[in-house]
Amino acid sequence: MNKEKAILLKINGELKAIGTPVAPGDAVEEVYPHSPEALEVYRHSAAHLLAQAMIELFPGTQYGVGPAVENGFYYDFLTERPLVEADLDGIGKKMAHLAKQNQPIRREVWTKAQARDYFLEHGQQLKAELLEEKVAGDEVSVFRQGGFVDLCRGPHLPATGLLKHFKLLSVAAAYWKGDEKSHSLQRVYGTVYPDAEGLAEHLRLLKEARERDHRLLGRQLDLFSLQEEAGPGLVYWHPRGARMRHVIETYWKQRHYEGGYELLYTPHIGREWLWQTSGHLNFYKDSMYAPMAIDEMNYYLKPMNCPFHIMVYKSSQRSYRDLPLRWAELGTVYRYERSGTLHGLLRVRGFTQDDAHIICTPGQIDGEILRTLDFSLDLLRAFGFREFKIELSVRDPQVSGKYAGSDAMWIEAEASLVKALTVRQLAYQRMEGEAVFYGPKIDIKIKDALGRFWQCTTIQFDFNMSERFAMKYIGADGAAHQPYMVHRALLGSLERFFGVLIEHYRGFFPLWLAPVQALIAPLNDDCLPYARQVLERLRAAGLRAELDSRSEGVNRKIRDAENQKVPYIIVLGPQEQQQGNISFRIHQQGDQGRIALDDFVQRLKIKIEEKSQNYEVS
RNA sequence: GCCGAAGUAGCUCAGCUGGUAGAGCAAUUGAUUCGUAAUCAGUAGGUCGGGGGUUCGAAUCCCCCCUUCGGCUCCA
Repeated sequence: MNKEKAILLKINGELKAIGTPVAPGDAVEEVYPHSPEALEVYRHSAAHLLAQAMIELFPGTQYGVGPAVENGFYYDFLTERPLVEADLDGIGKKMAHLAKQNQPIRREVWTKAQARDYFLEHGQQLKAELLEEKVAGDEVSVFRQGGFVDLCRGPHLPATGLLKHFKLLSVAAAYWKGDEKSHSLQRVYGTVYPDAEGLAEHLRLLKEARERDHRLLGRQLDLFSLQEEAGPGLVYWHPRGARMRHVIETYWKQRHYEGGYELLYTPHIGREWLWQTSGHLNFYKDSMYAPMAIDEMNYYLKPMNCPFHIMVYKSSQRSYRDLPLRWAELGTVYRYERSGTLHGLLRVRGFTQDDAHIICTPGQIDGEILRTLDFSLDLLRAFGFREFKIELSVRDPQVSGKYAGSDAMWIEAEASLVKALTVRQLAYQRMEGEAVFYGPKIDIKIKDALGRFWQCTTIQFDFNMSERFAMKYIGADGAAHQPYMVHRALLGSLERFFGVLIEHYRGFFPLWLAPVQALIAPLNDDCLPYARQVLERLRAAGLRAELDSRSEGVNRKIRDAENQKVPYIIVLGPQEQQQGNISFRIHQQGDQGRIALDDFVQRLKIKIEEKSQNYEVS
């Protein structure tokens, strides 16, 4: 027996408001507050409540659109003055006040003319505009609560009184209909849940996300910095971050050699000819930096590595017997990103792609895409990521001029990508208009410990470059043929991936990645010589160890090492020195007792080899 | 780039309506030599993001620029 009262109906599989007329023979189901479908309706109704509060508090405000989104809702307003965070409190209170009145939320059906008159009379030009654009027929549904009427498909909760557990979170600007040239609106974000627990849990996640922020942890753990005087969006890898990058790169190279790739190193700048030929100056110029003149020729800093890899290909004649060629490079590229889009390590102006280009025959393409897909998922799993979201980005058929190549090419390329996803039975979302200028792509997003998704892998199909550069191989028939090419980056960029790793692990990196794996804390200065011996032996064994030789108490050394999130702390005193062993402590777990140093090293090496996700030493 | 907010010591932050800067941590010096999350004391450290203006006087008021943050847009 469900004690909750139904808040919605599901009629023939469609969500409807309570009170919707039911025809005989309809399949009707009641929907309760805690069903997953209800949450979206809560969000949408909360958005309406927000708009209602706004026009009461700020008469003259126009309300634009207010949908439910992934973690809550927002509503866009055209206000007389910009909103500030401090306004949220008052708006929230007004919402609570309106909710308390428990106004019924009623669906009404109006004619389009009636709606147009209503919105224009009430000074709601934005709504009137939406009405003309979105509503095709002559009938339109609106929802009314108290004196507030909104153009809306619905459904909604039966009454505002159900909206008890919400919180307004932030205010920011957004363009009307996403158009930079249009009005700038004030967007208010909030979240809502049917119960207090859901809201509290969501707020806890937000707090945790703030604590995991890689920008904060990057400073605390001294991993990297960005320095405004030296240029925004440019990353400085500090020794500890650089150690981690070295581990990542070394592993990445090893996997690539094992996986049938060869590595390349190519220049950072190239002549105008190169970028003209590749099409970058036609399609990608906005993201490229101004040219530099060298001996009266224009050179551009590279925003992508592909033209260089193609030049290597073209340096000699290729046979079909050479293909496929898989060439990888940790290639550092520079792209102009608009200042407002920069964000820590996740969006920068100079970054290193773990790039590769696979050049193959048309007959090999399906196999190569499949192989790349498998390789990528396997590599990401090694870093501790288990869940993925896959997107297939294709061109927008409505837009021309943004894409290079013929229709036939685009259709064939998409079919190839779909085939690989289908063979592996991977669910994906088709994203129209998201393709790169030279071809469609598969993007893989990884899910982190907080359930957030981050774009890393991109596998991009490309016929265009090979045509533009007149790439050829000699086929079995003795004639020249044009090869196909796949661009791919698996981790994406080392900078972004590093940022994601920091947030995913909250700085508690698995042993194989940890910048400092063990910290030695001698009890007093008399133990220093022994501590130095232990340090040398750990380093000789290939472990990343450090010695805290300050004249501080052991408590202090442990505290500092704990704050630095060092997995193992080795405490050395007269007893260890005498017995020739060590005592160690596992991060956040405390003393584990004494152990022979060789034994400790052996066990750690096993954990490193396994890429273990915990610090337990068995 | 756009809208809003912000920028004070290495870090986190205080400094009311204008009267030329202050704390904690970090650093450093000295003392201390300690058994599993902060030993004590002293010292030093800032053209208050940059430039211009108003004023007898600007961290504080005004203008421009830079950067950061929240979004929009864009993206690895």
